[in-house]
Amino acid sequence: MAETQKAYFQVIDYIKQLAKEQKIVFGGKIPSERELMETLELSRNSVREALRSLENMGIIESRHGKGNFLVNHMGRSLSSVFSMMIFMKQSDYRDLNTLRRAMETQAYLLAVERMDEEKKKKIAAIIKTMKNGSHKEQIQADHDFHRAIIEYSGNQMLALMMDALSEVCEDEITLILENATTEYVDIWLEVHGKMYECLVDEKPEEGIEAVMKHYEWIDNELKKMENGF
Amino acid sequence: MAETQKAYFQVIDYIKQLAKEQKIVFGGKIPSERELMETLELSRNSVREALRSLENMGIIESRHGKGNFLVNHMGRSLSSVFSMMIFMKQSDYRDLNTLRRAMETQAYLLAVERMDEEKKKKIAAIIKTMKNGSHKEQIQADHDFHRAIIEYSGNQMLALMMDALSEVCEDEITLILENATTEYVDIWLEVHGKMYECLVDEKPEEGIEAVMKHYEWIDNELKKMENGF
DNA sequence: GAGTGGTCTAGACCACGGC
DNA sequence: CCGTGGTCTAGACCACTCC
Repeated sequence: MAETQKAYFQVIDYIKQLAKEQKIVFGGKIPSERELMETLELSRNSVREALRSLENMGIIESRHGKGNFLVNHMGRSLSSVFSMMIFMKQSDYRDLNTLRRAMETQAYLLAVERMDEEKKKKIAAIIKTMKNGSHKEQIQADHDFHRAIIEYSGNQMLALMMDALSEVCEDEITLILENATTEYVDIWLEVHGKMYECLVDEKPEEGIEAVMKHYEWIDNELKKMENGF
Repeated sequence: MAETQKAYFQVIDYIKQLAKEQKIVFGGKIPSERELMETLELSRNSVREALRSLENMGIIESRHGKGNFLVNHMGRSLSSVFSMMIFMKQSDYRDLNTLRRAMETQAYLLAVERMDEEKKKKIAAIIKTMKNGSHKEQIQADHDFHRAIIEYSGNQMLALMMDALSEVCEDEITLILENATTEYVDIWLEVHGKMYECLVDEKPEEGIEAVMKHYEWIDNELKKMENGF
């Protein structure tokens, strides 16, 4: 009794094994369903159920007519959990925003530690666009700015999480930015300017304050939207 | 062309619909595979692939001989992503610990805001056990203490994330605590004491410092372990 | 046209849980 | 014993991709 593992775990373990032993690299093709069926002595049914699981975990990707490929899309699988939670009314966008604040605060601290001249230049360019660009360019710059901080944190898991969270609330954020009045655009520019300054001057404490302010602003906007804007 | 959705999305949408309309509640049974097969005019194959996906997302649970049930196990699906990332060497326990620090810092801030007498009493009891209990009880108290903070944050998504992260690194943490020398136990007690005090006195800034110290300690221990303890 | 994923047919047997 | 999930058989056809 006890561990009567479901058959498809064999497939999952087999693929994980191949991946671990580097017999397949990311982007590489895994054996076809018919092959796996013979190799592992399973029906095509069971093989496909296993592949569906792996696809869901973001380990493989099925491409019609081509095959199944080893990929690294675990972020997508995180997004689907978050959007499902919102769908199931277990959480809302403000909860999600709180998580984003937590992530970005941490990322910011790490990014400050890892700053160098090249990174500073890149961020400076983004801030410039944010100040002088068209409204559309500003929104893009906002996205790039936050993405840069996450990237410079050097923590892949944090980046994965943040991307997943951002993906889920992307539409909400865009909506907020598109409808921001000029008064708020000024606040927004100021906050990002501050975040930038403290990043290059390596003054994390003050920078964190700006990050907090940034997310409080979003939180207020979300609150307004909840109340039927 | 374009959106030739895979057949099993019909099943997923159907179940999501039933859940949204509250025709099935959490813990309730969804139609059997044979029923779904007829209702949606699909083969049992496709139905099962869909159910496998839903199971992976933590939406349903299959119970042999009983049926498929609507559940809320999305945290598990998060855990599997994190452990998969570690398996695939995309991240390590220290990255994960950084995420935990980010989560707990945020949770701590929220918990301070939402403190009340009853909660204070509960935490006081945990701290007492931590100080006077056996080593095993202390480890349990540590777990309870952090869980309480997360719970009192009032953010379900944050709790879900934290639980998932903790599940993945539970063994590592337990190992660290079990092997802590008395010298370190003192530091550990002091940090938790400080976190507790600042929680009841509603002094978040100082409390956060203690949280940081707490995670830096874990980080150091993890570093030691990496270097082949 | 060959190979591959996506889906279906029309059954079947086993293992498990509840009555 | 019946209903249910877990698995299998031994095929089949379609749609897609690549050559």
